[in-house]
Amino acid sequence: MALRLFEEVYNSIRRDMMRGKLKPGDKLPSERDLAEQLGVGRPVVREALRALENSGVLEFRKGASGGAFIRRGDGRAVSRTVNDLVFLGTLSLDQLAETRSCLLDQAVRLACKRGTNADFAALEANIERMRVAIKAEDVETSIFEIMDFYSLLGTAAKNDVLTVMIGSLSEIIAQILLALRPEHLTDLVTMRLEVLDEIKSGDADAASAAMAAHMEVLHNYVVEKSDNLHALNLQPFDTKA
Amino acid sequence: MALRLFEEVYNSIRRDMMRGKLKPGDKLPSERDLAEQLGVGRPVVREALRALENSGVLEFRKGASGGAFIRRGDGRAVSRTVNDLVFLGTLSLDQLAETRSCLLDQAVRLACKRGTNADFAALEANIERMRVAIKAEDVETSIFEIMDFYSLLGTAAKNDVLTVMIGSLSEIIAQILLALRPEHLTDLVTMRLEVLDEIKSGDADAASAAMAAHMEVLHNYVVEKSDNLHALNLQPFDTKA
DNA sequence: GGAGACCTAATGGTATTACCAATGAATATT
DNA sequence: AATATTCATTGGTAATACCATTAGGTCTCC
Repeated sequence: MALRLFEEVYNSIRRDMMRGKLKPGDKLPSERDLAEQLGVGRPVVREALRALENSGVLEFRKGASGGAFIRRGDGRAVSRTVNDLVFLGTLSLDQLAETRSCLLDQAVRLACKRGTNADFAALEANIERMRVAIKAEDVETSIFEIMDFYSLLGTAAKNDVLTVMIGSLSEIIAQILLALRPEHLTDLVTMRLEVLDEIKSGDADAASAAMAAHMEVLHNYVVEKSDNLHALNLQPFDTKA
Repeated sequence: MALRLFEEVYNSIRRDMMRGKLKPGDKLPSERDLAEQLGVGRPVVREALRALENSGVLEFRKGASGGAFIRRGDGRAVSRTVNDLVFLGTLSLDQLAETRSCLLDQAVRLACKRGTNADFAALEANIERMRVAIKAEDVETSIFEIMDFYSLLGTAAKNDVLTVMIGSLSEIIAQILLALRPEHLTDLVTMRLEVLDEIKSGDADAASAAMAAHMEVLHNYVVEKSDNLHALNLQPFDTKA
């Protein structure tokens, strides 16, 4: 199995990254220089860089002293991939819901143990913003805040891996909600306040139970409404910062 | 924020996928046709297709009646991304270990509930292959079988999302083990047999406890040995089938 | 002397063109 | 009818040119 040229370039850069030769913030040589150094054409280099950008490890800036820079990376590439797997029918929504519940359960439990007052305040502020947005019938903002809650929960749990995973699974829920444009989201506010209260009190089991109840309501709604997944007016989410 | 041309193409194809217009097995028009239809140059189309391939949703075949085909996709793109995030220093190994333990705990519990005799037999056969490989001091095969165990566990748990997530986190452990070339892996056999026994007996709590013990030993070993992550002789894993 | 406008060179973004390599199918040959 | 051959189509790679954007130096004018 002969690798294509651009894959060699791709692997080469990736190897340097894994060895620590390339760190976040570093700048790669220009496409022209790279092409010359490696003895390949510029299109090959571009395809390799494109693949790396798609993985979220590269960022491009135009103009003089622009170029390709190594990023720290975030969970978006993971989200996008999981998203595709769902819409290609490889992963099912209820399995996703089940896994998401499991991760959120863990997040809630860890938040009980590790959450600081600042974390709790952030969660509370988020719920308040959500309440306002829902009342104003601003669906976009509502859903954004709904999803942000999970990130903040991950932050309170002091585990970024957990946060990324939860985010990648929640993104699909968000997209579906965005397409469904649901109207009666006010229940969420009370349910989440309840979860937060239990977390604050430090009772992991109670918080877990509250979260589970929350998840069941939400997932029932989403899963029920989306047998017709492909019929929804879905948009690929942008890759903007 | 003006999107680059290739991003438009990328989003367009992705949107068709999400709407169900493009399903696994479908073939895209040739690069030349696409370029003409969309009124862009062929390099632009190629960069878009490359990004899609990198995400694991496209597959290319050369020659007459070749072209770009929609794939079902699998967890490898997720694994690769998580891998990058770890080596870029965005995600830490112990947080990864913690999350992995959580997911495996859930897998074990679900396997107790849903696992069939066939699943158990497959797990048992896997452990046996692992035992043989370890005895033969075949590190590559040993580690492959060690990782395959997690996949089989996911299968027994009847949750593909869980399987993908576990796989993406385990891949890093596998790479590190591969670089460390550990010698005394025989403990794994007994620990895993114990886990399997508990699963078979259907005692979720006992199985969970056994798995937790297993994880602690393994993660202690891995985390301890890899402060010097970048010093290890790591290789990017191939994208081969 | 300082602050502004301006020019310049370097970079990624895009298009065009050309050719190669692989592949499958139609065609010719036996 | 089976086999070898040719050929058209496709992705893979290269080379080249030009555009748009941008940082940084330079020059001008105050």
